[in-house]
Amino acid sequence: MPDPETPLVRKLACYTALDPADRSCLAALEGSEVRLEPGIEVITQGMHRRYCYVLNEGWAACYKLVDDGGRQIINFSVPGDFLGLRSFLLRTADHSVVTLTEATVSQFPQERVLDLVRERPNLGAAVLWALAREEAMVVQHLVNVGRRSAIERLAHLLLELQARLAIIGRTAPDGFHCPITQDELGDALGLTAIHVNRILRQLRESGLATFARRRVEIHGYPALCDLAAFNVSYLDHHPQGMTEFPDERAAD
Amino acid sequence: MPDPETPLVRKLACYTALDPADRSCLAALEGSEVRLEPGIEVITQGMHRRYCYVLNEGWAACYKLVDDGGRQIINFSVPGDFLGLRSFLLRTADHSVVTLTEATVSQFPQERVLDLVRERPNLGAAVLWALAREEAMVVQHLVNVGRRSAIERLAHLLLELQARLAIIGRTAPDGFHCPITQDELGDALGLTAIHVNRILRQLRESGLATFARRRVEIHGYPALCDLAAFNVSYLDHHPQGMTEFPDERAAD
DNA sequence: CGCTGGTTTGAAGGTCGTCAAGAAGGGTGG
DNA sequence: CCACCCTTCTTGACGACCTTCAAACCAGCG
Repeated sequence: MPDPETPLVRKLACYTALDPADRSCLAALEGSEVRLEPGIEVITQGMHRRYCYVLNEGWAACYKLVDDGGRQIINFSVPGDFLGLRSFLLRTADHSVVTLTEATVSQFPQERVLDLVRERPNLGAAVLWALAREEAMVVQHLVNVGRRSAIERLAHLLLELQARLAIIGRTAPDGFHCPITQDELGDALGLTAIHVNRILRQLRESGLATFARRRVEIHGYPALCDLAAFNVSYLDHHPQGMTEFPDERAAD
Repeated sequence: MPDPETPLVRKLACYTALDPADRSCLAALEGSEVRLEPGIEVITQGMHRRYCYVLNEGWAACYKLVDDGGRQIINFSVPGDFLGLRSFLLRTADHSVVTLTEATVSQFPQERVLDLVRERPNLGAAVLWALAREEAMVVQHLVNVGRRSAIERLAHLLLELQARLAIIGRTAPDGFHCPITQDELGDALGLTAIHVNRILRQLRESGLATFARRRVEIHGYPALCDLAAFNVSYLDHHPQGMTEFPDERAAD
């Protein structure tokens, strides 16, 4: 087939092969797209809700506000990511989600997730895998914020975004588009924007990576991985790499 | 009925009413208990695995090691908690789990989770709810570590443990048993044990709470909640509070 | 009674936050 | 095309929170 694959399909294909019925089932989920401006709150902390979303295009941020006016960004969402899936079984959303750029999203009733597990076990498992992977990212962020220096956190985030964008085909050999402000970076890394700026300069001056004009460029990939102690395995890409599942994609 | 309820049953009852068939189904999961010494690694980061566990008795910690020898504790596990559920769909465990005390656990194949969703939707949803709730805790920990001061983090953790133990009936009016060392507290809060000690003294001297001899005592509950900006809603207890589910526990 | 792991305390230093102010970039309207 | 605005970025000085290092102290346990 050519490449009418959506980012979501490309991502889930990292977990398991999707048959045509699975694909049309996903196409139904992603069916009715809505276009959103930047800064639109898709999900609001504390509200009850009935829908989950797929982010088809654009960037979003999942965050929690803290009483003193600050916020902690839990994760950035890129095309192919679900919005609101993480807590679809809680009665009220424990977080908010806001678009960072113009974006298109598809809405679906959250019960569909459990239906999927019942009716199309393979696809349902793939969706829950996406959920588990997202949670693994949150855990990794907690480790970074709790136990690593500012430069390590920042380098790690850039490498994570690189890896996530790569599987949906949104990276170039020399870097990728990244419409995140330093303020947002700070809120994600548990730092102030000012300190993020200082650390970005350090990265630039050490020749490892640059982040300017909404574009990240990674110059010394191995050295950056080393600095960040980055190990992709938590993202659970590449099923073919697992010796435990030798035949998983044999029919590819 | 009297009180042969396991901690897991008590916890899940916070989400939905469980019928006798659900209960016997859970009893089957919790069937074959194993007794473990403190310091036993139940799950090891990076390993492939086929089983999840229920912690029936005792305490455990879920953590990730960092290269420099330190570790970040993701969450503490108390009776009624699942171990390894969080990443059961990932090919390798993204974290380790270790017992902090003598403990009893039950083992079950991780596929059982998806079976449950298919065969007993109500119970399956309850298990996934427990998963979502656990993830909400991780998110909250990230917020605390990223955006709150040491004393706020510590107070928040004590209040979270209090709330979690309360629903399984493991609290006394004046406090609760808590076999966590200051070292472990530090690893959970992104602090050093030394600083944890200083903050514990602050809490003690302000008359809000004490933590000594493996026992937490909360003296000024409202003031402590205020200090920690603690809001239980992320734990999603008390279904009866939701207007959206008015009849959920009517038959109680 | 001495060992071991955990706790407590002090002093000094580093990372990062706060405050303040200026420069650059992107969009809008004249 | 330029002036203007607003957001974002950039840089410096100073201080606070937390870490590191070092050393007692305590409690449980053999």
